[in-house]
This record gives sequence, structure tokens and C-alpha cells, in this order.
Amino acid sequence: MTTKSKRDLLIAAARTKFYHQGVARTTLADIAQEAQIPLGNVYYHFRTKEALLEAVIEAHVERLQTRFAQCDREVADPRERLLTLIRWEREGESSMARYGCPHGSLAQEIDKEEDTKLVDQAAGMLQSYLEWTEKQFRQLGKDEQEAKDLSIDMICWFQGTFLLAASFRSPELMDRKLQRMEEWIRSL
Amino acid sequence: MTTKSKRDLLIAAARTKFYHQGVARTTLADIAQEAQIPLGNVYYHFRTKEALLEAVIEAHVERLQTRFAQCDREVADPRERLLTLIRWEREGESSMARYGCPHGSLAQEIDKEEDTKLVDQAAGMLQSYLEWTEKQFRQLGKDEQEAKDLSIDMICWFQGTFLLAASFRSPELMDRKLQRMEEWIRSL
DNA sequence: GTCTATAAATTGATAGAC
DNA sequence: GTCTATCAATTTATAGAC
Repeated sequence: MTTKSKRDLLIAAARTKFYHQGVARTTLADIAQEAQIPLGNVYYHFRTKEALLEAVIEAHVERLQTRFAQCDREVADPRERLLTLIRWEREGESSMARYGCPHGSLAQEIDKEEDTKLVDQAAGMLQSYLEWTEKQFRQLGKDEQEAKDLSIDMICWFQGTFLLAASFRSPELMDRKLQRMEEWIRSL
Repeated sequence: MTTKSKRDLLIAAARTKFYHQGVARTTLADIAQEAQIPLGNVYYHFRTKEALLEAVIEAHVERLQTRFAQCDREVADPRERLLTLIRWEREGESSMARYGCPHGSLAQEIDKEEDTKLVDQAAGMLQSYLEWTEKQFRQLGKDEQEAKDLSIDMICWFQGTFLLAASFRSPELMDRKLQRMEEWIRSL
């Protein structure tokens, strides 16, 4: 943990740049600079820009799984777990209301690609949210179909909220909507 | 209406290409080809790619305003109007479940820009949805704050739904969610 | 107004020294 | 493994003939 490999440094730099500028508008020179690594060196770790993008998505998915697993361990009540997720999103409010959701905006951009492998991988990020929330709704006693529907309700609300908040540059919109989502969770 | 100006042809071609490939990945050569116009000719109508993008967003906003105004004229009941909007979205289902929402995905991509003018313009597309739906909820008898909240609920759900449907390449997800939104509207 | 040719800049990727 | 220099391709934008 004290020493991060250059590979991980590059992934972290690329994640940030892709999030802030979009994948297409981010050059490998941007990423190399962010990681404080010479441009030519990038190619020692990743054959192509796309390979680096794949590694970034993979890191996103792993990070999500880790956080969800952590929440499962630390919070006993499924309703409290869902509220914890909302609290997490709220913590990233300032950047979310500027750049949108790191996962949703990345998935949206990749949707324009032809590359099926990338699209599937990006969908995996959103799938992580859906599966985990669905599990919580099941534990709240909802039947299979309802749990599925509620998880889609919730993640659609998330994604739409982050999209609007970013477009309007409005932390206030995000704040109010997340607050109302908390009430919604409590009412279920 | 029978003869479309080359300028309008270019805007239509750019709109399609930006929607399908994203703005950053679409070249002016792509657009010229789609419009069946020589590349050099593009610059006679638009000084830069960004100027063309601005014209595309402007066209989007105008088109939205026109459709909303048309709905106001043709449909008397505000609840039926909201259902009409859902029906409209459903008509574009196959492309929405492939490329996302033409307005939302464009706004999302532009959010990564620095250019404030573009961001504000893109936000205008989403603002059109919010203002119109808010007006309908007001006419349904909701108070100011509730109408605002409900319009955000609805448009966030829209945007999230189109994002997920595109990422999962799932018309089914979109279909089911829109159907549930219809029930939601009827229950209000 | 329309088109061809091309300039100018950017950027993904490689070669090869150390 | 690391870095510099550079290639090759792409793409925005312009020049100038018709």
C-alpha cells in the first residue's frame, strides 16, 4: 500500500482524466503527465489506449465490489445499507455535480462504441449497483420481481440525478433529490 | 419543407452522427459524408466544429419546444400529456436502448467540457423537459415545490432509464420501466 | 456557392539508446 | 525497466480554382 506500482499509478491517473475530460478527449500525454511518467513509458505497461481503458473499468468494478462487500460486513440492516449507499454518493457531491457519475458517464460514453467487449465491461459497473441493491430489497422482504423493479427505480434515479446535477452544475439539485431518495427508502 | 437548405442538412447529419458516435469521436469528414457534401464545404456553413455543435443543440431545443407546444395544443388533460411524453420516448425505444437519450447523452458529454456557453446550452435541453413537466404537474393541482420535485423525479427516471437501457442494450428494461412510470403518473 | 487539394496541428504508437 | 526522439495516421481548418 505504501508503494504503488507504476501500473496502478497509471490506472489511477487515467481514471481521473477519463472522468474529468471523457475518454475520447483525453490523450495519453494527459495521462502520462497526470501520473508523472514519460509518455513513451505508458506503452511499457499498456499496449494501447483501449487496454488502459479496460484496466480502468476493471478497477472501477473491483472498487465497487469491495465497497459493497465492506458495507455488507459493517452494516447489518438492509435498509441502513441502502441509506449508506446514498450517503456515499453524497460524499462525492461536489465532483458529481460537476462531472457526473464516474461510472454512469463512462458507460454512456462507451455506449457509443462498437466494441462489444468494452460495452459489456462498462455495463458490469452498473450491474454491480443493480445486483447489490436488489439483494438489499430482497432482504427487506420484497419478492423477486419487486426487488428487481425497485433496484432499477433506485439506480435510474441515481444516474438521472447525477446527469442533471452535472448538466446544471447544481449540487443543490443533487442534495435535494438524494434527501428525497432517503425518505423513499425509509417508506418502503 | 420540400427543399432543405444545406445548412439544415448538415445540422441533421451532425445530430445523427453526434448521437451515434459521440461528439469527440465524430469527425467533420463523417458528417460531410452523412450529408453527402464535400468536406471543405462544411466550413462555408460553419466556422468550426464547435459552431456546428452549437447549431445542433439549438436545433434540439427548438424541436423539443415545438413538440411540447404541439402536445399542449392537441392534448387537453395534463395527466394525458405526461403519458404522451412517455409514449413518445417509447417510440424511439430501439435507438434509445442502443445509443441512450439524444439529449441526455449529449449533455453528459458536454459536461466534461470547460466551455461554459456549451454547458449552459446543453443544460437548456434538459431544462425544457423539466419546465414542461413541472407545468403539467402544477396543472394537476400540485403545489409549486411538489411540482418541481415531481418533474425532477420524472426526468431523472427518464435519463437513468435510457442510460441503463443503452448500457445493457436492453429494450426490455426500458419497456418495463416506462410502463411502471405510466402507472406512477396515473397514481399521482 | 461549390469543390479539390493541402496545410497545420494533434495524437496514438514505435524505435532504440541507456 | 526507463526515457527521448520521432514516425505515421488522423483531423481540423484553409487556400484557391471554378
